[in-house]
Amino acid sequence: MKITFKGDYALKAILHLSLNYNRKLLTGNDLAKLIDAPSKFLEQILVDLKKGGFIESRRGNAGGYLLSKDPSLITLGEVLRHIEGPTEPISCIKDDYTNCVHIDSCVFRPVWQRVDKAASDIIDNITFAGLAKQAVKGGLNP
Amino acid sequence: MKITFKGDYALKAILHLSLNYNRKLLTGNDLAKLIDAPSKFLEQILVDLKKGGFIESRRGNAGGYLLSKDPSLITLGEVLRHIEGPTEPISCIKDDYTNCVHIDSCVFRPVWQRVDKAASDIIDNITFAGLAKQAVKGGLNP
DNA sequence: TATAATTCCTATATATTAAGTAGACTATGT
DNA sequence: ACATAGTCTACTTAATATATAGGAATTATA
Repeated sequence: MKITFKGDYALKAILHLSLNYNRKLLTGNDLAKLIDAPSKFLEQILVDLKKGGFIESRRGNAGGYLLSKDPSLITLGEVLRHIEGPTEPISCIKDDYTNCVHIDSCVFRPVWQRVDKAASDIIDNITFAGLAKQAVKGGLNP
Repeated sequence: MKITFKGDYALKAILHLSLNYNRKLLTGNDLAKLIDAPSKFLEQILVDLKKGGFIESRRGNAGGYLLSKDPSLITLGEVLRHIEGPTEPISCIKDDYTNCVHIDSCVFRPVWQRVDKAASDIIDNITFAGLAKQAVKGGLNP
């Protein structure tokens, strides 16, 4: 698993929208400042998050972004996979992979599968409700 | 953690050299055929593995490569880190990272640290002696 | 209804990395 | 000497990451 700036920004954006769930909208600029990201870059990521069904937007004056569902229903893994693609360390661990002749006897494949499962077990069991709670406890205001 | 072709080739090369430890040398071409890699690309990787102290070489006629230590003393993690660099999912989890203002209150950082530890716990506890044994059991001849 | 504040859309730029290719040079056993 | 290796340096090509730029469409509100 590799987290790029794009993924990092996406997760932080969702976190801040979680902190403001049912409170108020945040504009692209609001979010860009909060998470210290270039606003035009973040804009593209927000479009992507919208396509993924994680957020909604209101256009025009007084517009902005909001979560489209309760933070307790969004996991870190879901968001990360939507933005970054598959989290597996190498693509040969997929069931339908056919590009390797030695796949049946490969001793590495089971290792990568273990690594992938270990990571998934972590990120798929963390919700943004939990993260937001932690963030508040850590002193981050909505 | 992300494994590129380079890393994949490197691990497979070390595995085959493990299978032939104390038996015979393998040439670059031998290895390239065994692991289905472009030989000139593999060549560069072998130089890198040599610099890392994992393998030795004999030049000239009847030359080739061999492991420089017992396969039980080489872990998957060591080789992977030498070839691919750090395995952490994002660089901010390092102790000396200073590029992020919010690092102290960041709720994601501990997550990435958990993910990194989970992966390390796996790859740092697998030796090439173990892998070679498995490979033989799986039908792969030295 | 004009205006300012927003999101939405498309195109372009730049740097880095991945994954090789090519060719000449050096060493060595027979 | 010669065939068989490894060594070294440079170049190439494609993809990805990380943005920038500019304008079009939408909307609340004065």
